[in-house]
Amino acid sequence: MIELAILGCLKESTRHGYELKKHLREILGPLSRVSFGSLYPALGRLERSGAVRVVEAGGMSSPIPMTGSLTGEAAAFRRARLRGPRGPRNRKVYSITPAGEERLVALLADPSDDDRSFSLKLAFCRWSDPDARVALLERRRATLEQRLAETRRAIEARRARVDRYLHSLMEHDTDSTQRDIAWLDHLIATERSSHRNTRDATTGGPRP
Amino acid sequence: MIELAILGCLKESTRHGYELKKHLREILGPLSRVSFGSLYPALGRLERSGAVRVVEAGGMSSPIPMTGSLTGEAAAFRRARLRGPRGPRNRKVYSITPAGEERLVALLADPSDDDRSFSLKLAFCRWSDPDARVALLERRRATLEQRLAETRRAIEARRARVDRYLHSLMEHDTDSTQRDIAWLDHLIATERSSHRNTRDATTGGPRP
DNA sequence: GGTTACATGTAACTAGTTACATGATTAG
DNA sequence: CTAATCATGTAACTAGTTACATGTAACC
Repeated sequence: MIELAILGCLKESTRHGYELKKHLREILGPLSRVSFGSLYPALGRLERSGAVRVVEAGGMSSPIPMTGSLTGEAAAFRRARLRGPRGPRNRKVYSITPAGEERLVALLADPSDDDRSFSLKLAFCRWSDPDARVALLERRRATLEQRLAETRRAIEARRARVDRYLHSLMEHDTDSTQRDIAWLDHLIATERSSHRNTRDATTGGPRP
Repeated sequence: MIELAILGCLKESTRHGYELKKHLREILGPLSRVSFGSLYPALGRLERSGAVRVVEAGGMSSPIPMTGSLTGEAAAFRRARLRGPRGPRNRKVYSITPAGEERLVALLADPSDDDRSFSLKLAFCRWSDPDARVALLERRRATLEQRLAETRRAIEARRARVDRYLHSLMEHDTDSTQRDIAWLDHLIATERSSHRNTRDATTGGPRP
């Protein structure tokens, strides 16, 4: 899932690792929590698989191939402007590749649907098409509906020896899940109404 | 965290591995999801560390040391009664030990507080004392309050380029977290009012 | 000139998962 | 007799984490 976060973030703009972590934390708040120990290896993997590439590295390589027309001084000035107020120390700036964009769309479409992956997918789902978005929301809805049924079954199964805390937990979980579903329904309706072309082929939703 | 689930479950009654998994699924519903691949190794670890012990094993060892007075036939009959309608094939029935009960209380008291651990702890918190329960709830409350602040900060930080989906996700997260906090407040109040002896030494809660 | 923040990376560990291997017992 | 369920266990893999190691640049 960290690869989804990285690719979704690089799709907006080129960034280096450290910056990526800061930005992810800033935009995703508590639903990200990326550590360097997983970030850098992930960037390495993505680079080796061709999903991202380094466009600027620590003080040496040039982002755009130099045509040889710049003197040493001009090059230094240009580098100084490019790198902003802080300058590149030994950092590697990454950019997403076309292969990476494909991978991003594939990750957004994959059916795994725990709380964390769903949140991440929703956070970056603007990079996939409306149909894929509706599919994502519907899939999540189905997962929650199943969860709801299971929790209710668990509540029913033990009417007798009701533990105070466990019971309250499950009732609260039921409420939360119902609210989540209502929220998803709203998102789905909004999504559907904002693209009146592709009919609801996936699920055959409610007819008005 | 699987050890907490196992110990909490064995505290109620002796059980064998397979039964443990079924029971956990039944009572915890979607908030458990224990697989055999983690259950059996965990039972092994707990046994080696003396937190649980085998009280009855597959067809051979006797739960209570035989005094030698039983004939082969009588022993078989007794075994048949002990094992109920299905009989022990090659199964190992586990029981929690005093050391295991201490470990259970320690696990309930440990400060890690992600969604999953909190749910599990609440599910089994009846095995610890009222003070520990209030401490658990207060700790969770603090975690959620922090999450709330962080999410709000993230929403504020990006007023400008608001992504539809990410924004909705965060607003919904804010609502959910607020409701979770209100629920915790209710639990805390109930817990406090049900034991009027030990005053709120931990946090110095609101004075009436 | 020392502290803080920037920047990248590796190693060991954590807490699980799925898939595999094995076999007993029971219901139809 | 054969399929389903009960029952235990291992091996390989997953997706991260924390702690360590290293070094640069900015700030005061």
